[in-house]
Amino acid sequence: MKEYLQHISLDCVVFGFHSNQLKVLLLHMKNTSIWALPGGFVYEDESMEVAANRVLKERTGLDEIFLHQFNVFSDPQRSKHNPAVSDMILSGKTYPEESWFDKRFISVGFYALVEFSQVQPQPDSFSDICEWINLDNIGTLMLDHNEILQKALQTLRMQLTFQPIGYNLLPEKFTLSELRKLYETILGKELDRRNFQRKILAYDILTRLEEVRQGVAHKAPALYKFKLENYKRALEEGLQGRW
Amino acid sequence: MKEYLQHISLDCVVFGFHSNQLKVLLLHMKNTSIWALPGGFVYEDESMEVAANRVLKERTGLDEIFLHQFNVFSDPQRSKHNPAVSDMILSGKTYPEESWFDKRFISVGFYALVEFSQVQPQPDSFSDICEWINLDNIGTLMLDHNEILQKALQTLRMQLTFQPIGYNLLPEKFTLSELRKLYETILGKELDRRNFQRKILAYDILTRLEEVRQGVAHKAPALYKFKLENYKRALEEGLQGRW
DNA sequence: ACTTCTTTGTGTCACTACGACGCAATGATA
DNA sequence: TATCATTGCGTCGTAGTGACACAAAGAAGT
Repeated sequence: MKEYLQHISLDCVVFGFHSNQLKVLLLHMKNTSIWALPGGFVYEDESMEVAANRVLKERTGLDEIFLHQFNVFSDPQRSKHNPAVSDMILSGKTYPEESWFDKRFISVGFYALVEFSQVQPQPDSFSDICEWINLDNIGTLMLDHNEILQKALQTLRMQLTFQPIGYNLLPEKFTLSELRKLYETILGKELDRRNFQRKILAYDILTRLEEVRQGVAHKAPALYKFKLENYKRALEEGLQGRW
Repeated sequence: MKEYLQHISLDCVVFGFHSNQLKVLLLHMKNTSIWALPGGFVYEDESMEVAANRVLKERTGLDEIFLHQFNVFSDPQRSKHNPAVSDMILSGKTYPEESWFDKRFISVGFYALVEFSQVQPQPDSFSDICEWINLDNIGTLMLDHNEILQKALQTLRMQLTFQPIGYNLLPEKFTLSELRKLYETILGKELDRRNFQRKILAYDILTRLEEVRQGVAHKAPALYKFKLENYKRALEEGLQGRW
């Protein structure tokens, strides 16, 4: 049996976008009223990235997810009295050492951007529900998971200022309004519709399609998709050079 | 005796600036020709940040250093055949478990910005030399330390595009040319002297002093120091808002 | 003492980017 | 057929930027 590395865990903040709202994938822990971020442990032959991908595949069904580590959470007190640990012990699973879960955990935080409709949420062995929760509807989470979530959001906002976003969060075809709503949701403020269009189009990362969105109220908006080549180049180079 | 957490280490990329050159603090490992980044391990009651501060205090004599974690290095193969491990065993130190060093290490990378002249380099128990090495004069380092260094530099450059820099790298009083040279060195390209002055002064993070730098060739340049209040505000807010 | 020459300090100019806003065209809804 | 929210394409003034000019300072050279 493969063994986990002691002391080390990872937590994932999985962002999705639906109905013009930013959502995060959360787990409801068994026999509690507590919600938590999806997370897991690292096998002895895995890198953190591989472990995070494995965990996310288990929780979402998706592979090859946009995934970045953003911070290490290592407060010595952060994993004391861990409800997940109690639940895990209650669940009867056995582990290499009895005292395995008593140990302190240092957790690497990852954030992921996924296409909402592609995800099939799956709870893990400690949880009975896995589902999307609106960002503005999230209460107190397990352990320091609120702090982890805040830091992930802060990182996402910072990324937004010098890299494009949307390819991993929107369906293949989308309108400029949908893309703008995504930006507005992440930044938490409104953007001028006309200036946004001018600016985003100037980056030359979008292709305007012949089609328009059908079945919506009022004027049918044009559909766009990302110019993947330019999008990836912008990801690498950054959307600006400040000096 | 306090025990270290297994599997976990940290490595520090300590940047200094002197003679218009960016330098990194390196250790020369005993009985080898290998150079390495200063690093260390984490006590059971320490956070990563506290441990990194402790290590840097040991290596530089400095406390309260500008210090940020920037990445976790967790390739399963990264710590195999670790020269530092061999040296540590050779040094005769005893540890809780004999096999402690055979284990795999996941290392958290920190980068630090320090004032060159304040540092008193001190080797650790695995090394016989601790000294500043010019950034463009660094050969092959131990393990994946070249990769860690590159990532630190990349992070530093990115930080430069949306936060001020220099307070931790320059002496209290400095000229605009010295500050500009720092920027040029980090970015690896030349900046227009006049545009740089206009731009950096516009941020209102500098105070021009009455004094001028004495004993230099040609016209004596004015000395500046940072407006710490505004500097710190700029650090928090960022020098820009892109959307 | 005078000239030379490098560096500093300040300014100009054209171009671009950006925020704020106007307005006609579109197309579903009333 | 009229209404009206939304889209798509503009304008205008301001601020920021890159490229460059030029005089003042002051040490070095003659």
